[in-house]
Amino acid sequence: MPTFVVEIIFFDRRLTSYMSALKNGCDLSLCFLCRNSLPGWQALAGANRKNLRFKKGAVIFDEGEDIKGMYFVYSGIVKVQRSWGNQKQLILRFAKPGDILGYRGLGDEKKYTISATAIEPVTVCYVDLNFFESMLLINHPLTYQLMQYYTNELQYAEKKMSNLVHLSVKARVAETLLTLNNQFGKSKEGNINVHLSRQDIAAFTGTTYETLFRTMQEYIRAKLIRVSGKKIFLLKEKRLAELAMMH
Amino acid sequence: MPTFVVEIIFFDRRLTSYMSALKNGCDLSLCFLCRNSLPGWQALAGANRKNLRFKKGAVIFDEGEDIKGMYFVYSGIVKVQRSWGNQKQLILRFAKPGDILGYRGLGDEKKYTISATAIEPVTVCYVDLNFFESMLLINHPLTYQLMQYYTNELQYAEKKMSNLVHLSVKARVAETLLTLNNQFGKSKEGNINVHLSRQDIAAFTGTTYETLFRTMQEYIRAKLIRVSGKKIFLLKEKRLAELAMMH
DNA sequence: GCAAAAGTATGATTAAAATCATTTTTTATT
DNA sequence: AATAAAAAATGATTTTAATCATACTTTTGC
Repeated sequence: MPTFVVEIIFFDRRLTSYMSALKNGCDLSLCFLCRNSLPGWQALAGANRKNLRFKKGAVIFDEGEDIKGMYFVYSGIVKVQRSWGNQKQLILRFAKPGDILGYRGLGDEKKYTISATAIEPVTVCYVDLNFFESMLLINHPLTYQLMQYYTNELQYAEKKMSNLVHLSVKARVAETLLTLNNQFGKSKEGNINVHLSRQDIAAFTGTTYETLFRTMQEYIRAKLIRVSGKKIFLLKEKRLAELAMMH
Repeated sequence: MPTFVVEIIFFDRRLTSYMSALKNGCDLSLCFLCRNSLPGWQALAGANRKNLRFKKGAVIFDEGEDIKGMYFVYSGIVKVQRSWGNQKQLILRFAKPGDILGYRGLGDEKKYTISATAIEPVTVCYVDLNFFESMLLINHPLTYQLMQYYTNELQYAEKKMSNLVHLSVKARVAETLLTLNNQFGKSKEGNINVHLSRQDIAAFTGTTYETLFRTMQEYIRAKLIRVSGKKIFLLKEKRLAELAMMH
């Protein structure tokens, strides 16, 4: 019953126990590329993809590097960020199984303007850029889906941008916590199902470590959240949602 | 020699003298939709598009409204913004001839999350969303181009986001001036070829009117720019570029 | 042509968040 | 297990930019 398995993966894409069983990587039904390839092209995609593994902390690609291919996440979590100087980072988004890394712009410069780093062990489908371009020209549903995918990313980016300008750090931290909860869900224990450093949470919020820390302390004191190491429990989501809408 | 005309338009899409001659609107070679339609589909696109005119200040669509169609700018300039409260705005980008307004997200909610306002008289090609969806499914080069277009927008948005977090207002104002110069070019007189209120420049920079004003005064005093009404002259672009890179 | 509304200009004050400095704890690495 | 390196935790200080207040000027609608 392979169809059944696929359904489960779609329902909870972070089914890591299942993932680890996939010793040979993507089964052609999970990553964006394979998922959106017509049966005829799927074999072609399968033949031209490479399965790559990255351990926690490994840089998948870095700002300034030449763009050579596309990465399709099928297990683990990746942070996508832009740096400034060499200390300050802004995490633009997190990529989970099913997400895409490393689109190229139209500019002449085929260099990454962002970097991608595994924040837990990650496996990806990788395809060469030339192959991918060819795929896009012949595999129309793929192009259509990709267009839709970017549309969504764009809306997400616009919202985030507006938040950065209009909301206080306090509101943004509340927003961050709810977003993480939304994106990663809760573990059995009830904490947000991802382990991030405070540094990374700060970088995702667009603030400094110190300010993030203080704001979180404030929320802990107010019993809106509970924290134990890297486990974060949201105790009053409703109240956090209110705070996320105030200046 | 219609091909020749098309070439000229591609070279300088704001050839407004040519535009005003187009009494009946888009000639099927300018707006994104028509430009990227194969000859066979172009007639179809032509038959299903409406030409709409908006005067200066007119709202093309507003946040919260139902998404009903797509807009393709072929003359004039549009500001695309997100509001907060009902006073604060962030201008995400400006749309010029050839640009697209109003993509929809995948969510169930088919509502605009941004608004578009003409900042000078604007004409657009408008097509119904259903028609556009059909177009995307049959007209593959259009889908491909659209995907590329969004890719670029995304890169632009990511850069802007990073700037908002990492750069001071002073740097961002310098950046804004260079961006405007880049996007709109210089008039014969030498000023940036667009008339924006200080309010809008502030909203594009992601700051308040007062702070923008003071920063511009500082640049005027330092003889980096010269201002006469809404005409802005960049006197030392190199220095501005340096400032745009400093914290 | 006049009134109302936008937009421009500028000083004074406040508040928010970054920066700096230092200690403690946890996590990797050899 | 030892040691180095990150990450976490906080207090104190400084800086930046938002907010508030008010006057003046230019557009624009009736």
